[in-house]
Amino acid sequence: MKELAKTYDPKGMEDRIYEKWLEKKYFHAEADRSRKPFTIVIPPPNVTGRLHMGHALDETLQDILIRYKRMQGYNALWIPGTDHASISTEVKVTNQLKEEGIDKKELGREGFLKRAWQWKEEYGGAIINQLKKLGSSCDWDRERFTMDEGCSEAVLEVFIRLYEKGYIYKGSRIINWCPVCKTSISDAEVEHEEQAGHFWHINYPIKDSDRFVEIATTRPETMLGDTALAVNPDDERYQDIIGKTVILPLVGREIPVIADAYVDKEFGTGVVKITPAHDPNDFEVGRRHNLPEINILNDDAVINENGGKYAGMDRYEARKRIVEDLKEQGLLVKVVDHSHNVGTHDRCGTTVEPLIKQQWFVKMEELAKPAIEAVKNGELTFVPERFDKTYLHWLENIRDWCISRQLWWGHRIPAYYCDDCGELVVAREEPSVCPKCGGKHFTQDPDTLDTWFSSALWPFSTLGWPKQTEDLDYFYPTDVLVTGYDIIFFWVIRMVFSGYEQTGKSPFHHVLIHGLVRDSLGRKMSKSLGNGIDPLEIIDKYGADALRFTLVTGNAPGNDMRFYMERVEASRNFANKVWNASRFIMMNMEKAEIPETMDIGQLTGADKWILSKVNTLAKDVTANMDKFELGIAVQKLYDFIWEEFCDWYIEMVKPRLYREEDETKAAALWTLRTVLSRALKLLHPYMPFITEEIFCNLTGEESIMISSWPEYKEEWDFEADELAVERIKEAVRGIRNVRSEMNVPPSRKASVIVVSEKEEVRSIFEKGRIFFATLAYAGEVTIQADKTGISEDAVSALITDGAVYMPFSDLVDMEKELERLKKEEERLTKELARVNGMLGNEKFISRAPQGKIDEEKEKLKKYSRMMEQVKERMEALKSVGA
RNA sequence: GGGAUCUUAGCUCAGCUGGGAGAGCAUCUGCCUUACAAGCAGAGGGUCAUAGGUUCGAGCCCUAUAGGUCCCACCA
Repeated sequence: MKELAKTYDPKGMEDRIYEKWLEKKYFHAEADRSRKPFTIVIPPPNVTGRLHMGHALDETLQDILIRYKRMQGYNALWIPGTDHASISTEVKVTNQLKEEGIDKKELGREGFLKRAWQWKEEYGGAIINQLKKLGSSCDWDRERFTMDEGCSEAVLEVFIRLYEKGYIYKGSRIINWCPVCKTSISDAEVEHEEQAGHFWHINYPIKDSDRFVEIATTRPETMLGDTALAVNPDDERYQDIIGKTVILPLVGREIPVIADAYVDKEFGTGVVKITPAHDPNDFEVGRRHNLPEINILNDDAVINENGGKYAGMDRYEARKRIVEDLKEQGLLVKVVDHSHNVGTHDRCGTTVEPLIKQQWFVKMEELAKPAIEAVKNGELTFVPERFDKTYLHWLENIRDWCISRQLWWGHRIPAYYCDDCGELVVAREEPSVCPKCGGKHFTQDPDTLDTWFSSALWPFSTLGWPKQTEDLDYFYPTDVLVTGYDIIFFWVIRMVFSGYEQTGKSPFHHVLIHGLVRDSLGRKMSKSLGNGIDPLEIIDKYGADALRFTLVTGNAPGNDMRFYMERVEASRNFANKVWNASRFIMMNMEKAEIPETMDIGQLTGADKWILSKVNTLAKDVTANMDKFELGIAVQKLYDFIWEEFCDWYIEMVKPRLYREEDETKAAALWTLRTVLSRALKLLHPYMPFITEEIFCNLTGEESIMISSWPEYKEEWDFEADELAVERIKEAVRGIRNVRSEMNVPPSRKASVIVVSEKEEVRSIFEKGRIFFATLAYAGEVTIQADKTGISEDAVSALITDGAVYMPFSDLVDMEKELERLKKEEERLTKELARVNGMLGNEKFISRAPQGKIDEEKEKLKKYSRMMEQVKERMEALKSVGA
């Protein structure tokens, strides 16, 4: 056994321990039929990313679960890796090129990809090293990347399979277009935000008439693409104009007035301009009525040649000019303030433009069905349960998934077009002959796939799929997926339906959802606000253990949390407490021999009490962890270690350690070591480093990581001893309270007289008399059955079945003591009223469970006795003249 | 428009299947007691948002109301 350093200092220690774990290959897992697997795949952080608090929370939760299961004997595998993050990376590399004065387009696709890979090799994956700082016990030998060979093969395979099944199709449909990133994005990537805008009311002249139709729009520039006006077929106001033709102002195009139920009579003017090429609703209306689709925008949201004189203007510039021109022509009726939802790109914040483009889509209806069923029949559960609803609602209203992106960095779509006849061929590799015309030359589709297409396959692609590997067979499906509620739509749902479609199984059994880590004011941590807290800085200053502890304490699954320094400090203080208690124990162990095994009969009541407590703790913590109640489990550990173990047990045991000759010293040391070692194990998943450092020094064992999880032992259940110690604690608290209230300094030892009529109670105090000296600065301790010899003006503390008396009369203000007793009387009066109320209620007696009734009857007896005591003391004091 | 969630001590939050309100921080009072002042001991502080209901019994279950947060949704 080695000695612990004098002060707890995580710096240096954590890195040293992590190195050891890596060397020993504790994180590595191999398929092994003789053991049960427990698998987690990491939500792969973006290769471009840097560790933030959200990751720190996510990884901490996973590491806790993995370490817990590993100690329980499971073959625990945690697969790490990173995501290629198509847009983020493409933007990063493009910017890097720009700084060098290189234009992406000039460089060309191949050149760009070469640079991108270079960038990835050089800077990408920095986040992986940062994860290690947290203590993450990932199997680094299995680190994966969504664009590595295996994952790419999985992507290719899934694409082909879905295409062959008819689930992937190419079509010209309206999609969300980001004019800055110049790519399509999926519905999930559009963030709606409320913006203050205007309603422009515009008059459209009816052809061959002097009448006008008034419409209202929030995006006047889109009128350049109008191909109809629409009214509700039941709208009486507009029956006469249905079928008429109006002249599109500024453009002069003749467009029809149509009737469509989509139009809401109540909203706006009841007439809607229809722009099929630039609005999803209008697109639908347009297709229903065979309207022309006129695209007026270039890819950068500049008006194109279809915009006549406005061509070449940016969309907002065009809006301004159009409004001015309308005003000039007297067609602008009015402008009304109006706030409305605007779709923005979640990556860059740009307002998206709905555009009609040729894109690739995944047909969702059939794929969604098993994913819906999985949650409904309980094959897949969310923790907390309420996220079922979020999940189901999204899936039940799902629309086809636009998977093509106009980017270079990503998995290229395996579609080839014949250079001669344009025939489309989807194949694993470039075809040699065109099946239609026999042409020999092909051009591959330039688009890549949505990043989430590959992450959707992550739980099985990382295990070797599409090959039927031993790993896949053994570790899949994974057990639990840990992630934030913000990516349920992006990722969780897509993994689930992909899992069912490709492997016939849900990719995991449970989804543990956590919330966001916010700043101390409750704001989201963000780059623009500059309020982010760097986990690495926290680790550097307080240690990873303190950070991890902070992130799981006082938080329930799915709830956001606030992060502030006081909480980290409290966690660090706890680590310090554990450190010092251990140091104390080990210092004392040096001085004496401790037997390896201990006969229970040699233990004192206090030993059995703490043993019983740590035993129950193991049971409770295990139960909480199995239910993913990590916050509750860690709170119990904190309370046990700090209060029960340090503040009570260690204090109780000190006299036995300090005495040269004490026949129970060995028992005390054995108990200290046993309880500490069990508590460390239970704490290990939460604070891996400090527990490892102490455990190895304490036990001489190789590592706590590979030690076994404490199990509840029937034979360590000492109910009687627990009760006895609770009695002693009650008396000690009573004495301390009196001393403190009466301002009796610790230096003043006072004799203590414990009075109880009950023989078994006296026996408890007989055995525990030593505790009064150390825990309550008592002098001589007397235990007796009645009040013989106790002076009338002694101060008292009430305990169950008795009282403790201290002759402090010389120090104590009797008025004050009387006040104290009055307060006590008040409290007891209230308690008695409550208990009597319950027991006097016939319905309570007839309907409440017997156990509860007996419990209340016991309380009635206890409080009545206490009340008698209080009254007696008050009388006594009065008689002395207080 | 639909849905979720929150409202508990001065602050930040726990509170498992309904059975006498908890923690951390902050505040106040004593303590340098030989593991720890990043500590020890003690204390104060809550009509558990409001109003009903179910129940012998509600912070917890149900309904409504108020306020906050978030998600979804094609109201131009």
